[in-house]
Amino acid sequence: MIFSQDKPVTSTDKTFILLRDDIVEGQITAGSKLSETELSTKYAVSRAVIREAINRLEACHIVERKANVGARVVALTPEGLLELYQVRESLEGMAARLAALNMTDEEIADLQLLLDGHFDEVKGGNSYYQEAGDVDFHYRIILGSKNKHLISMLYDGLYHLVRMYRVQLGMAGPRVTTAFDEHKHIVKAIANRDAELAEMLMRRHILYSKNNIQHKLT
Amino acid sequence: MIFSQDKPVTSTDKTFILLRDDIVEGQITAGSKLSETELSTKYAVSRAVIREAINRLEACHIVERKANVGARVVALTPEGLLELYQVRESLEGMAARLAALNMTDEEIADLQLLLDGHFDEVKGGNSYYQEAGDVDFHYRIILGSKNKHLISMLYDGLYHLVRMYRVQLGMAGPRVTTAFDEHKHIVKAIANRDAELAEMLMRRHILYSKNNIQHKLT
DNA sequence: TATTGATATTTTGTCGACAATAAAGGGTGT
DNA sequence: ACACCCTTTATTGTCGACAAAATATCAATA
Repeated sequence: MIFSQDKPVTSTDKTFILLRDDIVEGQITAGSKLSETELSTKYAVSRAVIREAINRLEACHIVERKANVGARVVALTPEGLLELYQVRESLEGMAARLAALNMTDEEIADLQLLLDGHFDEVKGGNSYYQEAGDVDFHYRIILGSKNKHLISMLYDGLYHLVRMYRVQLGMAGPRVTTAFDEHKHIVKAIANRDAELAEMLMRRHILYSKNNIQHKLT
Repeated sequence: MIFSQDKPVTSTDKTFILLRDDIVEGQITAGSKLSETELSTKYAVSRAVIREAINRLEACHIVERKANVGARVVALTPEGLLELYQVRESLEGMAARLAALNMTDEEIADLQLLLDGHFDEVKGGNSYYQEAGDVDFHYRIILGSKNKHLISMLYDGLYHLVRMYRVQLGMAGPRVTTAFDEHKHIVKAIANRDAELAEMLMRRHILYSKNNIQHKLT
């Protein structure tokens, strides 16, 4: 849990989040160069905090840096998306497995409630809440794994990249109703404490999601 | 591929590696505080490069930092080891799966050669080369996955932590001959392009390894 | 005209100093 | 003696300036 869950306190924290969101939401275009002096005037902070923010973005795999040359926002490629979802499948599968073992009964009940709440919105066909709901669902399970590394890697690292692809390639998805069913099955497996099944279902869920996005991309 | 594979060029790179190794090898004790001023005199560089080095160590989960307070080397706990191996199982399992799909025939042949070479040393009972050989083997497969994220997470991140546990808890392991057999089976699965089996065998291999270490730890 | 080499300019890397925050210590009052 | 508050001290966070490296500019030559 390095980055995000604690509220930003220092100036670098805030700048890091601003810069990250500007990149993820496409305000700063993918593949573009990040000039330290330029950014320091834009965000009205010193170059030192910009540097530190860029370093954190590098650790998130959102920018790439070459020594004595500078940093660039990563490019969004089909291969990159594929690799990203391979790692997601692996890590979130393990997260589901561990969640089935480590979540408390109360947490599982809460998760079920969350899903029931989303059910109404799915019927209403509200796409925005559908995506937010999807993210919420995955977060719960990630946190339910109770594994620090897993949480940090997914929460602080991969998810912003995933969102970057979603936003900039215009994936408001449909596939919401089917995804909702998959969510239901995963929760059921977790409630049954069936770690093996929970992992398998989650991996399939992410695999389908990848295929869906990839299909649109080509 | 953020950190290690490119040779260190900048002063920060070198200091980062020095500092990391001092921590991993136990020169700087686990759980201890990292004073920026103190380290800057010790390594004869400015506080700025120490800060940046510490930031990178934080991204590797080797140190933890609190705003306005400072950074501490992580503590080595049984739970931490468990969590680490859970992530390893997940990621290296996926790496083996992808390696079975993406490694070239030549790379697989090389891997087999590597294993044959280790076989002699295993018979000789040289424990140092056994561990180095184990690391080599895992590296090959990780690289064979051809997945940037996977490579970076394992190579730059987790492996130094794994080594930190190994060194500081004195795990020169035996289990070498049995591990060697497991390696052979994994390579066989990869050579057969059986991704499913390769992943499963790798996961078991890491699980056994975890159990072995954990058994010693308690 | 294309290429190579030197020069100039821009950008990153490093440093020391100052500001802000948190921890430590001492004093006072109950 | 104990607790609380204020002062002091030490450590981190932020800044601007300088050094070094890479890139761009331009001139001379083949």
